[in-house]
Amino acid sequence: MDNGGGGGGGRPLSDNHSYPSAFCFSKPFKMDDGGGGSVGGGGVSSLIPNRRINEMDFFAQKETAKVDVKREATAHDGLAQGFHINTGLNLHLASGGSEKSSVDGGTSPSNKEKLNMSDKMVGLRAELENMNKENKQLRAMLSQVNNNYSALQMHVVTLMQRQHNRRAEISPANEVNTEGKVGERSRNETIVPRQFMDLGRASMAEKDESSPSWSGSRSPQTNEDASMESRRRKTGSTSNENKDGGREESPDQSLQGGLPNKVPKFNCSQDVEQASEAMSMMRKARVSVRARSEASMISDGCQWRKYGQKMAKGNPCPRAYYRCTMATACPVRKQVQRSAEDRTVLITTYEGHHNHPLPPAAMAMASTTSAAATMLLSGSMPSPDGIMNSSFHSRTMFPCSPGLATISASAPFPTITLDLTHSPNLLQHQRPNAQFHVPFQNLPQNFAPGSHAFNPVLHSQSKFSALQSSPEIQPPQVGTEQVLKPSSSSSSDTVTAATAAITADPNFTAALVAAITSIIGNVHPNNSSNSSTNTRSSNVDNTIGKSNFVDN
DNA sequence: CGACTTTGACCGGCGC
DNA sequence: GCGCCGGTCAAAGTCG
Repeated sequence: MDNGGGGGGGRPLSDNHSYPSAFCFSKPFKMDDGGGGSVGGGGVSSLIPNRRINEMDFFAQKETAKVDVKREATAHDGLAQGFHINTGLNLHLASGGSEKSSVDGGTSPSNKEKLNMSDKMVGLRAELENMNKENKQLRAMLSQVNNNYSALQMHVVTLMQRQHNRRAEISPANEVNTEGKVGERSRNETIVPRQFMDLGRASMAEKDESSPSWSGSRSPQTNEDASMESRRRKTGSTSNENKDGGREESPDQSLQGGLPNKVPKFNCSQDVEQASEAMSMMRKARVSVRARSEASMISDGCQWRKYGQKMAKGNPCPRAYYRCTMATACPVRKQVQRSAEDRTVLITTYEGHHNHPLPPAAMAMASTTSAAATMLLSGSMPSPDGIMNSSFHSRTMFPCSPGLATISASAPFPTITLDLTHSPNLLQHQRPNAQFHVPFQNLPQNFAPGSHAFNPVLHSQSKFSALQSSPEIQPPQVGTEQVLKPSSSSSSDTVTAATAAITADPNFTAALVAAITSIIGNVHPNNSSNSSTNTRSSNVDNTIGKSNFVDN
């Protein structure tokens, strides 16, 4: 196949839009290892509240310092002495000298006033100095917290990997897996932590990606990939598809020409295979957005090209297939289909990660989908009791949104669904600062639960067994599902904590809310054609969509 | 004329 | 093995 050839072109842009690695893991680390650092070793997410506390402390110090200044200044005849006590810096010397000279030379009756003035100045300087100190301290603390965070992240990842390896050694055959994908799953587990560790790279690799997964021998899970590859091989497509396949080439090259540079940590072929599996899974992760819209497609800031349309079984509305055209090799695709039950609901399913810079409008959605996908896949982490392994026909609820946020499972691809149809207010609110109104009601600390404007229901066809479940959730679209119960073992607690951390991570929620906001703005009929990047396609799609909507 | 959509055909996976 | 189904391709058509 010619894929091996050139097109592969580097993907220099890669996932610039990917969320920072710090994006996950914040909370559990803080909770578990809070000790580190004066700020409590919290993750990034915990910085703000902690910092506030510290700021208050500092201000308290500052206040006392100010009082001292005044007291000193008024208590002593000589001004200079007051200076010494409070600032302890050279700054006061120059100004103090001038003041002193003026005072000394001044024989005016308003001597007292001048004294007071100088006292005030002294106080202000002292305050300024304290603020500077405070600033430095805060910076130091911030860097320390960051360091602690990174260290903890690494530590947890290492532990996870170790734990999994141990389990794999002890009872590889005991792993519960109704899908008969034991090996595959375990491989995934091994990899997932890396995604936690470096989402940016993970997602980039995914693009690049899906890399090794496209190579020769793979687990059954990569069947789709194989089929796609074979299809492309057959068609011998050269342009887009090939570049699209470009992401496939690099992997092949990587494998054939030695270990890929991007996976230096994997020393043996098995590791490479594991990586490929993880990447494959990552690529397959889908994020579905349900929103009410009369338009045929929500404007998410990206440019899409329709490459197919099919009548899906069980739904009178056709399903349209779109490919991102903002970059030639962008692997991102999406499916748009109206809900069979409620045709005002538009279901948009995203797959893959953009490999190019995105406009802000698109960034929100891309970040959200990528984050959701990452979070989704992160749920496939190892669990000692094996509950997580049975995954694919399970559905659980997001702990962050009781009664609304759910995770469901079924289907060949892990899919997370953001259901915006349950929050009618969404369509009416377009608040730029929405990220401060956290959609989830149950988020422990970092969120203000006051706003109920956003209640995205997260369905997930995934391995999120560690999350809490709830029977009150409406059944997902696909298949029949059962509610999973959270695993109770200590190790799974770790997993649960990690997963909860992700869902509770303000970065994720912020991205989510940003995307939702974006969606809202675009979903609204009046805004359906607002996207500058979606010029022609949206118009056409609107027409098509309306006709579809009417016809169907 | 280029970009994009439409649409029938094709392919592989999967269940029976 | 066969047929269904989801997903993709690519030639033809459409539009600005």
